[in-house]
Amino acid sequence: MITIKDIAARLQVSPSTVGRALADDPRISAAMKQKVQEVAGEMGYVANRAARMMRGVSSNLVGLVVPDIRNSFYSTIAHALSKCLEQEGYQLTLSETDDDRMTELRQIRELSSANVAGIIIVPSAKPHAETIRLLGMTPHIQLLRKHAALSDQWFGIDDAQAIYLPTRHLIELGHRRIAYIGSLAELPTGAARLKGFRDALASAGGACAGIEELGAPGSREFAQDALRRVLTLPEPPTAVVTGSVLHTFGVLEELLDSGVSVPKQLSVAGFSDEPAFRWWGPGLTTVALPVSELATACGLWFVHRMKQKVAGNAPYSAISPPTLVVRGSTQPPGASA
Amino acid sequence: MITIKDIAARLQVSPSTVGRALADDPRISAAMKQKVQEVAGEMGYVANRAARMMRGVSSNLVGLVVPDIRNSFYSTIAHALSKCLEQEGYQLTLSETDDDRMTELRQIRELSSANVAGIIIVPSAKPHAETIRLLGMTPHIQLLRKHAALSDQWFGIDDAQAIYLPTRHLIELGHRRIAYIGSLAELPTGAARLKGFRDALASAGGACAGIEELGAPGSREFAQDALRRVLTLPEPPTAVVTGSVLHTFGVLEELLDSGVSVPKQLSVAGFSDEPAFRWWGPGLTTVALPVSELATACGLWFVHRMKQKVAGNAPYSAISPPTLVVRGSTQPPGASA
DNA sequence: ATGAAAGCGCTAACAC
DNA sequence: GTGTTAGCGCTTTCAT
Repeated sequence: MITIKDIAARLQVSPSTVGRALADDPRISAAMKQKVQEVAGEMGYVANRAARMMRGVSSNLVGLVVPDIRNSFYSTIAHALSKCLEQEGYQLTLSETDDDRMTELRQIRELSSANVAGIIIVPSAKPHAETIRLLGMTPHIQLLRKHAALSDQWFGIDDAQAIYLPTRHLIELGHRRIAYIGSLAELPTGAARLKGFRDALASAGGACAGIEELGAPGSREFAQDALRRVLTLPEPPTAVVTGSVLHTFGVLEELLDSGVSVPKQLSVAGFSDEPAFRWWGPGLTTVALPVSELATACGLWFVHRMKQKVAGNAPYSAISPPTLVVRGSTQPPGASA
Repeated sequence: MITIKDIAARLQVSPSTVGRALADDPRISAAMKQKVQEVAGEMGYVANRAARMMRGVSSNLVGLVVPDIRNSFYSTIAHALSKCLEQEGYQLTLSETDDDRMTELRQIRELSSANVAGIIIVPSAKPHAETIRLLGMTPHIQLLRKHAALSDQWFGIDDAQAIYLPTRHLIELGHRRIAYIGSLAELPTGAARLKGFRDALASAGGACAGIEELGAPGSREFAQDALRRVLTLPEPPTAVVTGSVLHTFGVLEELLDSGVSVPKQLSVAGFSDEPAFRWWGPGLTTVALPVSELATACGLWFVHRMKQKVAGNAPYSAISPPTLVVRGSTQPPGASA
């Protein structure tokens, strides 16, 4: 392995001169820098990160902490961030939490000890106190979910709107009994989505009844069960809105299995716009979320923040708006479609 | 930050004793180890990786190098590996190549200089010579694709079989003109899949004509165009087999857009089993690939290999078998289904 | 404008 | 069984 010393020996100068030249120190003559650059390139010098880190410089590692990378939401984010950060010489590391606070803590511990440059995290519902403490010592940005005790830097979507839009759409179509199958309110996103649902109902001035089924956002089974429950109610809803990607998958599966006719018997609105949603039955009406753009914005901001020497702790929030994509799965109640 | 010295000072012993106790060195008394463990835990000691790495120990980073994490194939792999490696204290880093050899080279350079413990890679078609050289210096395992110049350790699926099965299935249904829309033969997987297609045709003893359309495995557009071309042939095929996940997506989209009736006008068999394939039209006949199992096996092997002090370079290949999942999209030609 | 030297936290060879 | 010491490659005073 070529070290700074080797270059120094070759150029008959001291290691510190080479170090400074490489660091573009203003005290070094342009001529010297030139020569050092040349020889370094020629000899194939690669800086030893470990040694740098020992001197307090943080690594080029950026930790991405998400519930489950198989969720297209998060793989989209990973892709966009990876692209963004790679250009600036950062390396993305992947940690999955399963939405479990203890797993989350372990991962954060791991990242702290690896001296990561920063962490981009989709926090769990109730991060452990130690998690909060550790994150407090590391530059971090929250994605999608926003926990009050963590960084004031956050990139998310307008979750309330993401549910308000489809619910409102159904109300306008004339539905008066609407079910919402979505995430627990203990998650900040869950709470906002639920609020979106309730606000939309309220906008109908009490004319419209809501049925709420809340469960873990990662559980497809919960959504299947919930739909079954809701459909066997004495007065079943005429429409259902889902509040997470996996809940949408669960509901779609269950509808196929149970042979409910959509939109004739039931209108359905989904969450997030997977390519396959176009195919489902008559096409699934859904809210499209600018996840990729959001992640890119987050990545750019992260890089920007890292570049300024001073601690860039200024609060910053970016809220991306969802858009409604209307397809065949929503119709006026009892329409003969 | 708590260091080994702090613990030593507190216990009135030398730093090396503490270091050895922490490393479970046989020369240290059990009593001492006990005390050190205790105090370390109490003081919240976290080993400084940078310092360790400076002493030549490789990092706990494992590089995962894939074309695109948004592909469910690769996110499934990332998930399984992450689970496996995390338990052993490894941290997974994510690098995307876009199937571009220069990007791949950059990523591998990055990983080498980060002193990763190992690399798990889905290599591009023709890795750069430098990529091969660098990988030669790092423990690595090939996943899915196998390049001859790289490690002899490889975990993949039986690609030939993955296309043979659906093609044979179509032949048995009575199809005599079958199109294959799949990956370029320059990729090892592409070549194997194409072979599977041809072998299946050959098994029909010349009774069956094949139409081949080969393109980049990551290009949905290619598949859409290819399907369009194939369907406007003077003698269009009565069935189509796809040879990559994204090609399948492309074909399915195009079929919806063009209003071709499946399986009446055309039978279709897909690649890999995405949840949404169940929903597509009459349900998509497809080959299920044990990707998650494969990745887990790879992860276990990696850990095993890292554990033995000696260079574990013994060649090892594991080939996982695909299985055919028959749904409504394949029927005898001209069936009134 | 450049050099010398100390030291980051840890490990390992060498004492005792 | 435990202590001493040197040194990994780099940055960073402090000299010159």
